[in-house]
Amino acid sequence: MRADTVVVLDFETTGLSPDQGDRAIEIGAVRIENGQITDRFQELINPGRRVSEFIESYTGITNSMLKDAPPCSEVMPRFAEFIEDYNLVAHNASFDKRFLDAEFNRTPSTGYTGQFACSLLASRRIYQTASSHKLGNLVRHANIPSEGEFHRALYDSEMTAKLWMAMLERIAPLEDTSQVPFVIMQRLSKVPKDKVQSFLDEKLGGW
DNA sequence: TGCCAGGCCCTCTTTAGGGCCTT
Repeated sequence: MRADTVVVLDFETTGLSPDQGDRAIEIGAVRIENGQITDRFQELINPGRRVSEFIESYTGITNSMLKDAPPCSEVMPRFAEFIEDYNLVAHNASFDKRFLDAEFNRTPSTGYTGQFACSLLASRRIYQTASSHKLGNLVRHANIPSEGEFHRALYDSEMTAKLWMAMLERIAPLEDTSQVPFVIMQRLSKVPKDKVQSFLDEKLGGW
């Protein structure tokens, strides 16, 4: 089996739906190679309009910070270079995928070929007793040290990456968590909760 | 005019509704 390098990413945005006109205002991402974070990406993006007071308060990203930030036409090509053709992970990946697709669609000659896996869906199988599956709560549940501020893109992507590695460690039958193929995590996210153990027994040979 | 996200997942389900998660 090969070591699975993945890019864990997180968007801060003006709202919940690119279909309703919402835009990305920050991208954060880290690369995981052989169970270690080996590279980082963080850029603000000027969304072309003011963000709401709610978003300023929620993310700490203010209109004055975004005023001189580069537009997506400058940031997305750099982000495409960062993610290359690696597979991608995000917490509630359907959200980040919609914004990634929308911002790439605005930028000609950019895109990605990797597949997405979702740490939220995986965590609902692996940490079935967690009181909630919000990122911050899962980080505490898994005893992952955290000292930064959630709701910033790079910090959330780093915490998601550490959660991802903790989940790999939880299910890996061997010490080398890179033995857990990306596709197994993708499939695990769709397995009925009461079938998780038998799925892992079959695919990985037990906990 | 009035609406306004989308997908997963559970249940008092499947001819549906509502909570969870992301900003």
